[in-house]
Amino acid sequence: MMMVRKSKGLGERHLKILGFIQEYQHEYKHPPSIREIGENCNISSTSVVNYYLDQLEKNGNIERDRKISRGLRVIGPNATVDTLRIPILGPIAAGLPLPELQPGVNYLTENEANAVDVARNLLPPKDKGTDLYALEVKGDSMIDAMINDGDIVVMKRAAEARNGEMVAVWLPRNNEATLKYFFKEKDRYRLQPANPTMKPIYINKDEPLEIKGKVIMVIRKVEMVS
Amino acid sequence: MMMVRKSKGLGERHLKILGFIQEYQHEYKHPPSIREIGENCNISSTSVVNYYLDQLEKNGNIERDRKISRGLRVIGPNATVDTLRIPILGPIAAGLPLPELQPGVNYLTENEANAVDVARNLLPPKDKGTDLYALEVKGDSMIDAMINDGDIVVMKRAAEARNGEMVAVWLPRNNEATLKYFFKEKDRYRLQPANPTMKPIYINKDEPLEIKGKVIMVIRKVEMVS
DNA sequence: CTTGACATCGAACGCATGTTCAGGTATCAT
DNA sequence: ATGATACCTGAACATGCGTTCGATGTCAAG
Repeated sequence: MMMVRKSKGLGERHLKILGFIQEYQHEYKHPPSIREIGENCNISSTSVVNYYLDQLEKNGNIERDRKISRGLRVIGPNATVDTLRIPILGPIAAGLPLPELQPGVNYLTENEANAVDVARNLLPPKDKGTDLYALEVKGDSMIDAMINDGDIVVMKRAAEARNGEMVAVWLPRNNEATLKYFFKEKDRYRLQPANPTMKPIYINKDEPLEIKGKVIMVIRKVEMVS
Repeated sequence: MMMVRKSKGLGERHLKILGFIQEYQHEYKHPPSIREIGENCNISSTSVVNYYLDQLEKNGNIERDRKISRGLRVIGPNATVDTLRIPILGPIAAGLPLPELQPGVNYLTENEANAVDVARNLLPPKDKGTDLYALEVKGDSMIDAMINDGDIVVMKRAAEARNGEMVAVWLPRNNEATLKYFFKEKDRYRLQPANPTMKPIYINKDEPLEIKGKVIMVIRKVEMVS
């Protein structure tokens, strides 16, 4: 009996194979072999698997590296994407000192709890992915930067900044940490809140001002009641 | 001559191998074979590669599936992570109708420009990853939800919500879209802005109220001046 | 009924690839 | 000197795994 071809020219066997490849990749972190696909999709012959794999390739659902063991990958919503695991160094709050990236320390050799995985294509294209770290916002003190309690801010270590960049700074004058847009003016620095209704802070150039890093991303996980 | 062991018991050759595996995975989307590692790290014998791979495994830098071709993966900051490609359906602004996920439409068959890749471990653990879509915020109208112009909000399609969840709603009364925390009270709905200094909106239960989805994440890319 | 496209099977072929082993060469402490 | 340890070599071996091919079965069109 002929198989029924569903949407996009894919039959149920195509879909089963496609699904299995994804599951397998999820579980073993590497693609399955032709024989493994066959066993799990009730296909007794490797040539039949190859047959379907060819079709899936023509159809644009997978890519294959011929002659290479397990050289296949699915294309689409669940495709493998380069990610960066960025360590969460600690909390950021108005009164607390800012955690910093210590050179020479190997963050995250094992643990994945204190980190965020971010797709590389979400970062600025020219960014190399180095000197990145993240902070977890505690309290409402960053609310003028449109950043809430619990938000994760992704930072890039930097001691200087250009006009218009959002920076994390330590203000010895007030003894507090803050996130502001940075502008260098004639004889002073202007620290502008993200919220346009709020007024900037001015720091004279002879006053101390410690730039700890640039904010490159903010991630907010909104709770879902379960 | 003895190799110099650097930090964590890793010599330069270990690091070279580790780096090569990452690069290779980056480029070909599957792990390299032992022989490929050897060729690219100037190691003439497969047994030596195996020798180093064993050490890297003992050291916790990689994992191996013995007997399986290309069955190795690095553990650490650049490890492969499950991601979800979420389509960006369109803009969200006060005056515009809310874009919605149309059932049966295959989003993202090819393009990756109109999507965000999000690590699965950033989503709520119980979420299956279905019915997700994203909207790009236009304008300052969501500022009371602590959401800025240009932010990406990740949504889950839903027609109902539980108390305390942030929802995207269309308010026929005002003819506008908005993002608010949702609370059902005796005879009315309370739509609470995220910003605690702002007042809620009350909607009587007999008034129309269209819940389009729940907000599960907000992503803000902060511009970097280059 | 014949033909041909499609789906399937089983087996054989051969290169790709992980594994193992018997030995080498340094460097260093005893 | 003498091991001990770490590093390296080359080759052989066994099997994992993609590829290919002839044969069979099914169904729709001619």
